[in-house]
Amino acid sequence: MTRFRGPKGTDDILPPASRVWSRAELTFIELSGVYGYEPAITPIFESTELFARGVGEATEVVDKQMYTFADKAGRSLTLRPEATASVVRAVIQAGGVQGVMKASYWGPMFRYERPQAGRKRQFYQAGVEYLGESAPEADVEVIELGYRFLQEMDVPDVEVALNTIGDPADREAYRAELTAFLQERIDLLSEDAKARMELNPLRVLDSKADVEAVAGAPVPIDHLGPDAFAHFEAVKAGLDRLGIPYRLEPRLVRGLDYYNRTVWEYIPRRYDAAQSAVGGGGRYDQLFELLGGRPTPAVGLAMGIDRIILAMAGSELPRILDLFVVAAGPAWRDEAFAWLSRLRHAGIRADMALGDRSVKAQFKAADRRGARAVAVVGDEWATGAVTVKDLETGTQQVIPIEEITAWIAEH
RNA sequence: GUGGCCGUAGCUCAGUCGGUUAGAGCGCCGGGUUGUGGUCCCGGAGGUCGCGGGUUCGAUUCCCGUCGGCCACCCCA
Repeated sequence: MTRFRGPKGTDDILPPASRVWSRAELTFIELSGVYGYEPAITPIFESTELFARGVGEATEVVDKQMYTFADKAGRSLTLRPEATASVVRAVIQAGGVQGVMKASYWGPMFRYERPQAGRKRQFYQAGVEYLGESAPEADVEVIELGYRFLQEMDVPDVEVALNTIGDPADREAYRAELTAFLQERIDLLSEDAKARMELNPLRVLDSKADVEAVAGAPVPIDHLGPDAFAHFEAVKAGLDRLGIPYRLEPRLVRGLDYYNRTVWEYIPRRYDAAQSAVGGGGRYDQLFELLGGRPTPAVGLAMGIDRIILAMAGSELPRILDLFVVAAGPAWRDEAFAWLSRLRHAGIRADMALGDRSVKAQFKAADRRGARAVAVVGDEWATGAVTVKDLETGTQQVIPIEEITAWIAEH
């Protein structure tokens, strides 16, 4: 009998480790709410064609990393590799954006890759999409939101790598120039890069195998039209005003085809792994039209939760229980359990060890379960009191039962 | 998808130049008399040595395959 294990490239997140994930989710929902975003909940699978068109046939993601399957009616469906195409599809389907829409999401994404730490076949992203707004302040706001999320998650030394890849018309002229440059040095290029030249020459720029060959290559930021140029200047000025540090990275191009103008990534300096980016985003003003909607400017970001948790400054797991109830002996168990129920009704996060266990064992359980305090139900119960102990300071006292809520608030 | 490293208790690992009862630390459970954790002391439970096949009198140890993890490339969050 072979035991079951989770599919390759998937992670199980169990208590108590899941506390960190809860924290990430709550933090993101809270923070994006502060910025005016509300959840958009879309299917976890979509028609394969949506991603092929939206994300781009020429991208690695679509080319070889999709979890594609046929349903019973023979439709080709794909587990979403990212969320933006879905959100945009859903908004178009609902009639398009009236004014602006600010949407957030959280959930699993799927990419068929060779797994590594921080690179799973099922991984989690949280993101926002600012739809219907072309002003550069939208880019600034979204960049700031991601940056603050990383700060609140205690990811140290985050650098924002920033670039602009211009508008489609800018890119067409630039692309010809880049291709000419690459043709001249074709002998120096890796096989990968040669293949890519045809499909998507921009991506040769950030190929690690070709850093020397492309050292003097022309770069998109030097080939901007006046509008894209002004937009990028405004984005930089806005980031400066908000005090968001960034580093210009002229070779940063992103792997999803829908981006234009501003693109960026968040890179924690102290987390040196190949999977270094913990989040990224960009503007995608053409995606609505590409998917059959009205022209709608938009900018968004996605944060890689798995990687953020790997990059977090190691910290102890938070204590999750306000109070742990201890029965001083078997005779007190019924009383203690009934009181536990009342505490929970009052909204106190409380628990106790069930079964017949020594006081010592119950205290140990309280500590292990992450309780901040213990209340002992015993002889003092007859006078309407319990003994409470703060497990972090070790101090202990006898208090009237009805003061328990106030006592917890103080500790 | 390419190349490489690895797979022994819940976790981190030691070990067996192929041989008879496979170890440590941490964790877990219990105890150190009367109602007290995180420190200390004592005791206990817990292992198909990832899985399958081959070589062999005999394999956890050698070989092959497979599954899984990790690293680099690639890709991206």
